[in-house]
Amino acid sequence: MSNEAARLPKYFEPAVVEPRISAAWEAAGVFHEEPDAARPPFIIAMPPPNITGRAHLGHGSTYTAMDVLTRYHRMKGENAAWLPGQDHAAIATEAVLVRELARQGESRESLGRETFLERAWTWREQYGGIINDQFRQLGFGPDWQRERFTLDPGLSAAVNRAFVTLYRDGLIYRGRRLVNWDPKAHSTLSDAEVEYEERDGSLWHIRYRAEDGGAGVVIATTRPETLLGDMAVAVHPDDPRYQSLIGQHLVLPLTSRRIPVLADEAVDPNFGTGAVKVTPAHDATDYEIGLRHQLAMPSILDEDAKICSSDPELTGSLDPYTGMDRFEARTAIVAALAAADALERVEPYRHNVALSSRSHEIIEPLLSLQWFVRMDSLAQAGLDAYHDGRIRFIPERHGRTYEQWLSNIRDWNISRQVWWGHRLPVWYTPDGDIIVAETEEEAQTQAHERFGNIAIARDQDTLDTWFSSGLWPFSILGWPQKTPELAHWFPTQVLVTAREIIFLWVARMAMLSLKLVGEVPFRDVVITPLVFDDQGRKMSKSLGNAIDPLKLIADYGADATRFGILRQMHLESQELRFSESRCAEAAKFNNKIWNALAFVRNLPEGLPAPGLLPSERSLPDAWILTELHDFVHAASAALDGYDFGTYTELILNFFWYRFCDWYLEASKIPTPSRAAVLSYVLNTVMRVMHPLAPFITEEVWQALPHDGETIVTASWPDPAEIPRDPARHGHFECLMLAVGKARAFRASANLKPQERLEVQLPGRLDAESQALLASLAAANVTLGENAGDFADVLAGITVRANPEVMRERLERERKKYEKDLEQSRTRLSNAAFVANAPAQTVASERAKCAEAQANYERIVAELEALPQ
RNA sequence: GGGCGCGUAGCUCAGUGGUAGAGCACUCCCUUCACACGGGAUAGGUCGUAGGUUCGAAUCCUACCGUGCCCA
Repeated sequence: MSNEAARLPKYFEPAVVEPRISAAWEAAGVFHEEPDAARPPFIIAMPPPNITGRAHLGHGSTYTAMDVLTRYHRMKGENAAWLPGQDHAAIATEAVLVRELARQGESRESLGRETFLERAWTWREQYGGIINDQFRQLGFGPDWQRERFTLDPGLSAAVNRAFVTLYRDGLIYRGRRLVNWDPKAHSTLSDAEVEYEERDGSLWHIRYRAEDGGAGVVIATTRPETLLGDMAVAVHPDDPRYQSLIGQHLVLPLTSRRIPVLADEAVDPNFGTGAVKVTPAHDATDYEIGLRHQLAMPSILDEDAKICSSDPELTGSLDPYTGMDRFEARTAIVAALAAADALERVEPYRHNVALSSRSHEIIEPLLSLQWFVRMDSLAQAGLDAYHDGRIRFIPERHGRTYEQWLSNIRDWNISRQVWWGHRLPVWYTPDGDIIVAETEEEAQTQAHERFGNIAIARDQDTLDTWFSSGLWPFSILGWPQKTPELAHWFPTQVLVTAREIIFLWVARMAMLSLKLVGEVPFRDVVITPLVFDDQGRKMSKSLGNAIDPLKLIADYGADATRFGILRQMHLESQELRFSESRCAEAAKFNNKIWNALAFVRNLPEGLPAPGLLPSERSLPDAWILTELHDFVHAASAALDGYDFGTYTELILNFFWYRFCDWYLEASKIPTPSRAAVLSYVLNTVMRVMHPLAPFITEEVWQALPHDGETIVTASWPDPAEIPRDPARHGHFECLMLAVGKARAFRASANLKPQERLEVQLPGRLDAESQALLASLAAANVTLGENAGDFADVLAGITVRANPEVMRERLERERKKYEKDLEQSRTRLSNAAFVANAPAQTVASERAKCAEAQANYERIVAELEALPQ
C-alpha cells in the first residue's frame, strides 16, 4: 500500500459499495461451511420466514443479531454456519392464494386439489424468494447453499417419520373435541393461534320460564344466537338464589325443548345473574360442563358459521334461522325474544373476543373430529430440560413464560383443513379402520396384511404448520437420516427469536427434539425485544406505522440500518423503541470511519506490512493500544453475553471519541511509529466491527494492509496480543485533561483558530508531552523551572489571557471545587460513615477530599494572582 | 384476572449501594490541510410519587400512580 493509491471518494457510498461486496461474497461462497470436527461447531438455525413474508424491522433486529453472532464465531475460528430456509405457512399462504384465485373468478374447489397445489408451487417459485433478496440487502450471510423449505422431500419425510413415531408411541390420537374454528379460513387452529381483543358487546338477559309457566330463571349471555343449541342452564352449587331450581326443568325460549337446571362449580355466581345457558357444542366452558353432566352436544352451526343442524330433534326449532350467518341470526333471535317477551334487558358489555391470528375472523368453537398430540409427557420432558439447565433463556425471566405454558398445556390439535401443507400420513379403510404409515406404499402393504385386498383412502387434512417447524433444527440437518451434519452440528448452539413465539415454536421444538432425537435442539434461547415506533406503539401492518427496512437501507445503507437497530437493543429490555435518527447517526459514523481511512492512507510515509507493531512506541501509541486492548476485551464480552446494544455502543465510543478525537489528532505530529499503529488499530477495529457492519468494514479492511482474502474469514482480534501500558496510558489521560482546560480557556477567550493560546505550566515537562499539548490545544507552551509530578504539572496549567475572561472561568471552577470539598467534608465528618463504611471507601473519600482541597487552594491562589 | 417490563436531561436511552451519564435536539464559536455527514465550548435532571432498609439509595424492599407487552 502506498500514498499513490487511488484517492477515496469524499463520502462513503453504501449504495455503490454494498451490492458489489454482497455479490463478491456470494460468488466466493464465503458463508458455506462443511462439518469439520477439527473446529468447535457454532450453528444457528434461522427461524424460517413464511414464503409470503417480507422483511420488516423484526427481522432487522432478530436476524441481524443472528448474523452478528455467526460472523463473530466464524472469526473466532469456529465451524460456524447460519442455516436458512423458509416455512410453507399453510394457512397464511393458502389465504393469499385463495384471494388471488377469487380475483380470477376461481376457487380452491373449482380447481381441485391437484391443480390448486400446482398453482401454489408456481406461486412459491415466483414470490418465495423475495425475502431472501431482502436479507441479502440487509447484509445477512447465512449458508445459502444449505437453504431448506419445510415442504422439501427431506423435510416432508421427517414430518412423516415424526408423525408415525408419535402415533406408534400413543402420543397422537384422533378424537372428537371442541376446537377453534376459523370460519373464513375454513380450518381449525391451535390454541396458540388464537388472539384476544377487547371489544364492545352486549350482555343479553333472557328469561327461561319454568315448565309450568312459572318465572323460571333469567340467564345472561353474550351470544344469544347459540341458545338454539342449549342443553341446560347451570348455576353454582352453593348459590343460595337458585337452590330450589337445581334439578328442575325449564323451557328453552323460541322452542318447546325442555332443558334441566344443573349445578356446576364452573359457574361464576358473580357473572350476570349467576345463571348461565349451557351450549356444549359452542363454548369451551360449556363443553366441559357438558362432559361432566353427560349432555348431548348438538352442533347448530356449519363450517361457514351459519345456522344449520342435522340433529332431527333440533331441526324444527332451527328452521326459521337455518342458513343465516351467526351474526344475522343473533339479530333475528334477539328480535324474536323481544317479541316473545323473553328479553328482560340488554346491557353494554366490554369483553374479550377470540380472533384467528391468521384471518382475524372471530373464532367459532366447534365440535369436530380432529387429530391431536397428547402433550403431558412431552411437556414434562421440556420442563425437565429447562429445570436442569440444558435449555437456558436470555434474559432469564423468559424461562418462566416457557415454564408456565408447558405446565398448563392442553393437547395440541394438529389437523388443518387446508390443502397447502403436509398431508396427514393417515389412511382409512372402507370400514373406518386407521392406517398410519410413512409412505403410501407402506400403507398399502399394511392394509393388505391386515384387511386383505381393499381400497384405502388418505385423510384429506394437512398438518399444522408448527408441526413441521417444530422439527426444523434437526430436519434441516437431515434427520431422520444419520448425516455428518446432524452428528457434528446438533444440538445447535443458539436460538434467537421473539417472545411471542416461545409457545408456538420454541417449546414445540424442545419437546419434539427431546422426544424424537433425545436431545435439546439448542442450548441458549435469546429473546430479542419487540420493535416499537418512536412514540412507543408496537410496529404493525394494521397500525400503518411499520418502517420498511429497505427504505432505511436506501436512505442510510445496510450497515447504518443494522447499527441503528442494534444500538437500541439492550439485553434486559423487552422493548426496542426505534428511532430513525440512530440510523442517520450511524451513517455519519460510517463516514467518519471512511475519512479516518483517508487520513491513514494519505500519510506521506505509507503503511507497513499488516500486523506489525513497532517496538519503540510514543505516548499516544501506548495510550491507544491500551484503549484498544480494553475495547476488544469488552466488545468480546458483550457479544459472549448477547448484549448487542453495549457491543454497538463500545464500537462507537472507541472509534469516534478515543481513536479519532485523540489518537488521530495526536498523530498529526509525525512519529516513526504512527503509520504502523494507525493501520494496526484501524484494521483491528474493523474486525471487531465486522459482524455489525459487514460492508464498510470489508471495504476499509481491503483498503488497508491485511492478510487474507476477505474480512469475513479474518480472525477475531486477541486482546492478549495488544500491549497494555497502564502507566503511560495514565500520563496521556492527564495530558487530555490539560488539553481540555486549555480549550475551555480558548473558547472563553474567543480566540481565532490561527491565534495561538499562551499556556503556562508550573514545572518541567518532557519534550514529547509538551509538543502534544501544544499541538492538541493549538497553544504555545511555557514551562516552569521546577521538576514536579507529571500529573501535578499538567493540572497546574494556566493561560495568559484577558483577566476578565480568566476571572470568569476561574470563578466557575472555584465554585465547583468548593462544592466538591464541602460534600466530601460533610461525609467525612459523619462519624457513622467513618465507622460503618468499608475502609477502602473511607480511604478513597479522604483522598478525594485532599484533592478537592488542593484544587480549591490552587484556584483561589490563581484568582488572587490575577491583576485587579 | 394472571405473568413480565418500563417510568432518569426537550427526545431516544445507558447507568444493579459510594459526588447523575451518552447520543440527538437546543445555545455560542469555528470552513484549521481525514471528515461541516466535521471540530470546540456551554446550558439542561429534587432519577414517577410516598414510605422503608442502610453510615449512604437512581440502584434494594413496600405501596401507589402512569404506561406497555404476553397470556387467560
